[in-house]
Amino acid sequence: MKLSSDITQHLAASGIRLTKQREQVLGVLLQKRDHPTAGELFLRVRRHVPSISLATIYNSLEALVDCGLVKQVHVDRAATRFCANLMNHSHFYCNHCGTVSDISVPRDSSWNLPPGFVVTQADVSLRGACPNCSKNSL
Amino acid sequence: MKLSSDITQHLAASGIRLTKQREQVLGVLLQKRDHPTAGELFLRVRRHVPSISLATIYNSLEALVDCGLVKQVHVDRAATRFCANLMNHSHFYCNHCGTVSDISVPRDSSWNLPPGFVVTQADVSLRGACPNCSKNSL
DNA sequence: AACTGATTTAGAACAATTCTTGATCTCATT
DNA sequence: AATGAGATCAAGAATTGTTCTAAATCAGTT
Repeated sequence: MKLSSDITQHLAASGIRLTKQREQVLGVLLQKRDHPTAGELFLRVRRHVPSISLATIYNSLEALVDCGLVKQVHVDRAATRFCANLMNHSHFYCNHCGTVSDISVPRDSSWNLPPGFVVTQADVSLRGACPNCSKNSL
Repeated sequence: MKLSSDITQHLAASGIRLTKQREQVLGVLLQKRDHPTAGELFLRVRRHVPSISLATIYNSLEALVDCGLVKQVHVDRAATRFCANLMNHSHFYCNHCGTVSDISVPRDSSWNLPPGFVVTQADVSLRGACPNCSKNSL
C-alpha cells in the first residue's frame, strides 16, 4: 500500500504523525470505497495489523477527519460511515441493498434561505433505489 | 390542549389509537416547535402525565412518525429530534446557539443524479450561523 | 541512553435507543 | 356490566455505537 505524495503532503501540512495504524486505516479506506463503518474498518485493518484495537480505529479516523483527509457520512442515526473521497459530494443510500453511493453535491445557490443564515456545511443524504435495485424491482 | 380536526382525522385514517400519552406527546410537540429530543419530550410530557415512561415516549413517537404526523430530524449522529411541521422542509443547525430552524426544502430538480437513481426521500441538513448568531459574532 | 509527549491498547463507561415482560387499558361482543 | 382479544403502557434490562481512562509503548529530541 502506497500513499500518493498528494496525501502525504496533506498529512505533513496538518502536523499529524503518519503512524502504521493511521496509514493502514487510510489505505484500507482508499482501497475499497464502500463507505465502511468504524467496525467494518476494524475488521479490515486487523488483517494487516492484527494487534490494532477498535479505539485506535476511532482515534485514527478522528485524526484523519481533523486534517481533512477523510469525511464522515451520516445516514439517519446509523453508525457513522467514512470515506476518503475529498471531492465535495453528498450521499445516496439505497433502501434495498444498503449501499451508499457518492453523488455530486447540488449547487450552493439552491438553498434559498431567509436572510441572515450563513451556511458553513451542507449535509445532503438522499434515499431511494440505486440504479441496480430500481432496475431489478420493476 | 385541543388537536385540530385535521390531525385527529389523520390519526383515524392511519388506524392509530389516540391515547392520552400520544395526545400529550403530539400536543407538546405542537406547542413548542423547537425540535426536542425524546429525552426533552419526556421531561415536558411528564409534567402533564407524571407516570409516563421514556419507553412510551419512544413508542408514541414511533406511532406518530409512522402515521406521518411527526418527522424525525437528524443532525450528525446526535440524538434524534422530532418536529410536527408537516410541510416538506429541511433543517438548519446553528453551530453557535444549537437551535434548529426549519427551512424550505430545495427544488427537487436540483439533485442532478446519474440515471437510474430513484429518490424517495431527501434529507438536507445545513450547518452554520443563524441570523441571531451571525449578527452578534461580527 | 534518558526524557517528553504522542500514540496505542484494552477495557470500562456512556448515551441513545430498543427490547422484554408483565400489567393495564380499550373496544367489540355478549 | 362481564368477557376476551389485542393494543398499549411502564420499568428496567439489553444493545449499539462511541468516547473515556489508564497504563504500556513508541518516536523524536536532548
